[in-house]
Amino acid sequence: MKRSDVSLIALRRILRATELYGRDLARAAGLTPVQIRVLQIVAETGQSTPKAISARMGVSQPTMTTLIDRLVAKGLVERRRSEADRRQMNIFVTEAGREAIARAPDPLHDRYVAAFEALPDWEQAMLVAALERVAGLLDAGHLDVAPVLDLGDIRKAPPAN
Amino acid sequence: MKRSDVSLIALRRILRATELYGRDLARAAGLTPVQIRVLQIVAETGQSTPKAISARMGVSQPTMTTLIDRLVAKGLVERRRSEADRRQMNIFVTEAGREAIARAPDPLHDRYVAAFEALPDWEQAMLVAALERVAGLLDAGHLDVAPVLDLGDIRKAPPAN
DNA sequence: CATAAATGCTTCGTAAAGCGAAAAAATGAC
DNA sequence: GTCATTTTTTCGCTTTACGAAGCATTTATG
Repeated sequence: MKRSDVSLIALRRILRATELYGRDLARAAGLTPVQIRVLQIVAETGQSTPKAISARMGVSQPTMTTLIDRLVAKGLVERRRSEADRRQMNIFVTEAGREAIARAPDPLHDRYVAAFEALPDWEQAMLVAALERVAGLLDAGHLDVAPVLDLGDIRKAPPAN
Repeated sequence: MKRSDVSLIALRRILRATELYGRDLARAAGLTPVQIRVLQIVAETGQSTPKAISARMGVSQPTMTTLIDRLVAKGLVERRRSEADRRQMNIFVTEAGREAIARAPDPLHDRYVAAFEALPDWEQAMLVAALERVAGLLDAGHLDVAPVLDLGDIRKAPPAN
């Protein structure tokens, strides 16, 4: 078997493990995986806009509206019209939202970090190098599909987010 | 920043790239990402059962029934009652199903494999070892996948930088 | 043999997630 | 002032997902 195939199988195991585990965790927290992700993205900077979040998650704006609707209904985020540009909505995490995030830890975080930090130093270094390499390979492939950040954009304006 | 955090960020880049790219590809092929996955699982061995597929995908049986319904409606798979145990349904890929798979390449496969195989030999070995290691860390809590780690290979890999 | 229990799948009802088309509201350019 | 653009929402639809209940079949138990 080719080594590229072996690496693909390992990659799929990673994808599968995170997906299944994420579903379990979300269920335990009373949220869906998607809701947790939206919440985390907003919480990173404390506020965001529907447009920015949808771009970040690779989802359409109408979809983001409904996702935010649900989080608002649960009292985890709130909408406030932007003062600067009144077309925009600013999304803020509420106190309840912060608590929800704290209760619903990152799907990857707990299990993985504990195991990772138990590894010997040289192995940690190897894993970091390898993961960044693979992420680079995959990101590069994705750029072909959506070459958003080309020179034109760089010339025009500093990237948001 | 801790190395576990750096590795988590890389992992998230990997997850994000595969998710976004998978959605694009599925759309281009006229199938949804989930439908492609079901089809691929069935095609691996040419046949399977709803129970087995649902277990493999981490999804309930009712969900699998509706997924198979859609694939049957599209003529990509067919149901046949098992002779050995008439409670079971066997799912077979049709010729049209095989063609659909051929037209809708694996979200990861094409670009990644090309990039991977262009890497020098030692780096391929390092990536395989690292990915299997990470997959092992993540699946550790999950029952089904055999966490067979070839420690020999890992120790042979040169420590990154 | 008979019947109770377990297994495998489907149906039903409900909810979440996703999209495109188009409406609404504000901005910016002319 | 008017028109094009941007940002978000509304509407209608499909897909994905689950639990509960139901049906047919097989296996276990008396």
